[in-house]
Amino acid sequence: MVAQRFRTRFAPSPTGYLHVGGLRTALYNYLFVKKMKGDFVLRIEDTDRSRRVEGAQQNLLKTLEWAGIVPDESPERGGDFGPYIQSERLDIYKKYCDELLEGKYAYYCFATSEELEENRQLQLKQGLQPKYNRKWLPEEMGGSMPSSEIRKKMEQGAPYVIRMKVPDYVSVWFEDIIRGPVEFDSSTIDDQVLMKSDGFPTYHFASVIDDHLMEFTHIIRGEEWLPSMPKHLLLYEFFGWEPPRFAHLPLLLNPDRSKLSKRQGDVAVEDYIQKGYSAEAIINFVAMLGWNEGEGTEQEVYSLEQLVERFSLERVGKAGAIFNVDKLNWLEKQYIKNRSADRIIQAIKPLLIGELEKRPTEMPESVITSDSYLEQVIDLMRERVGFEHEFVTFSPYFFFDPETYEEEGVRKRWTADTNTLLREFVTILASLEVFSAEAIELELKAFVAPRGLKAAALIHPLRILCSGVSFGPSLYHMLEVLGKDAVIRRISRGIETVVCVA
RNA sequence: GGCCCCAUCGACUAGCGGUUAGGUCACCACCCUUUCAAGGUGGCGGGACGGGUUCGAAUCCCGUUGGGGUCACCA
Repeated sequence: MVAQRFRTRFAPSPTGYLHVGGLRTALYNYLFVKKMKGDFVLRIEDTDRSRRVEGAQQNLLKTLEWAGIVPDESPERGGDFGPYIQSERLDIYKKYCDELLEGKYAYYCFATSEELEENRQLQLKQGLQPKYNRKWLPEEMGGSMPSSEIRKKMEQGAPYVIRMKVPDYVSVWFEDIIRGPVEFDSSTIDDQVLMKSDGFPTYHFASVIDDHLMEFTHIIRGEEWLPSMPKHLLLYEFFGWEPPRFAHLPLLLNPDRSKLSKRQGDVAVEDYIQKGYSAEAIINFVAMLGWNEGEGTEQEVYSLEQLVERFSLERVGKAGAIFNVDKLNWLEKQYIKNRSADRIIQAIKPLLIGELEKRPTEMPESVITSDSYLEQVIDLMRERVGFEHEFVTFSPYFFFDPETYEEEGVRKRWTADTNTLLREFVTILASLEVFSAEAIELELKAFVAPRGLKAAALIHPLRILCSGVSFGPSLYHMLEVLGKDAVIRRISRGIETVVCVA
């Protein structure tokens, strides 16, 4: 037997943003199939015309690719199994639907939605399970509707849907890769609509047809699809097709353990991108929600490549996982810590330039936008920021003179002598030929010692005057990076502004 | 409610019959330290419950409870 080529798909409907749960589903599909050197396919499920959102498809693809999950076949890339948009495959569904009709596995149903609703209410009132009452099941299929009646409706051009006829009292069984054997009884299954009255297929029908025709070997999808498995399996049986293997992923949960949804925080990948999370961190994080390497491995940080190498469906857990932002934040920091300065510079320079356009600075722009200056800032701030954009926003004093001084810091660090001391010390700084961290530290200590003061007496005020705030990187290094001119300017100006209140 | 899935620290999880139940995040303390981080050390904290099976169960089986999903001409 020839080894078959593994193929998986991610099949979202273009109704807007990419859900983080969707991203994880896509990722697992991708990891699984890439490890097996197979094909990852993007298919668009746009069989609900009313929910279609303009631009959603492009957005989905863009976000997926941002995350590094690049499909081998997709609507824009094409492939041997196209079209990859369901609305362009209507004739295919029609053909297979006719086949089902022919084989008496499906039937026309002329019930109106009002009728169905009425029926549903009635069943509910009687304490029964709401289920289609099979009013339109033809006589020759074991129902009560005479074919003459059906023909009449047809001739009138009445709108109809096509339903599958679920056989009574059969048990449907399959082996889920993640969950093991799962069994259903057909009596609990409704006669699912296959073709809607607008001529479009339902998800259930279209996905089975496409999954077969596109030759997917593994269907990896969210657990919310588990209850519709019997319908799908029955369809494979009707057609005489061998079903692919299935893996139903545990759900991503809100903090209250309900299915992850809007209203309880951000669910769109785009939201996280906008907040500044990197693709590496998001992918890493989402991969670990439900999967781990096991066998005593304690690794937490994985690259996409490593995930591809190590992933396996067998090690996906069964229980839902809460999307915990704390851990995501920690991961983001890990990535920032290890990211090359070059890459960070590339990312933040445009942000900085944008800031500079909004606000004038007394710093020499050519200096503060230079790679060498930014690299120094990155060196000092890398372990202090949570997002890349914070290299610009978290410590604006690298780019702008402070306009205000943190009140609490001043209150805490100023004494009656502070301004006098600073006035003296600034002249020393001004005389410095080499404005280096080492030199500054040396001078400061030499200045402070004979006066019986601690270095802190000057360190804190200097920081506040030069940065506006009481926290930040090593003072000496910060001053060196800011440069002699800026430091002297800031101190001199600060002394005028900050008056000791003690 | 019917059907289906699930169940180890607050969160993510390791464990696949014998472990002082391990790690990460968060939290707390201490150390380092000019501050803030980062880092280091330690701490807090867990197998829902009840029955079996077994010499021995977090681990296997059954039940209970709890949580979730799903019951559309939406996916």
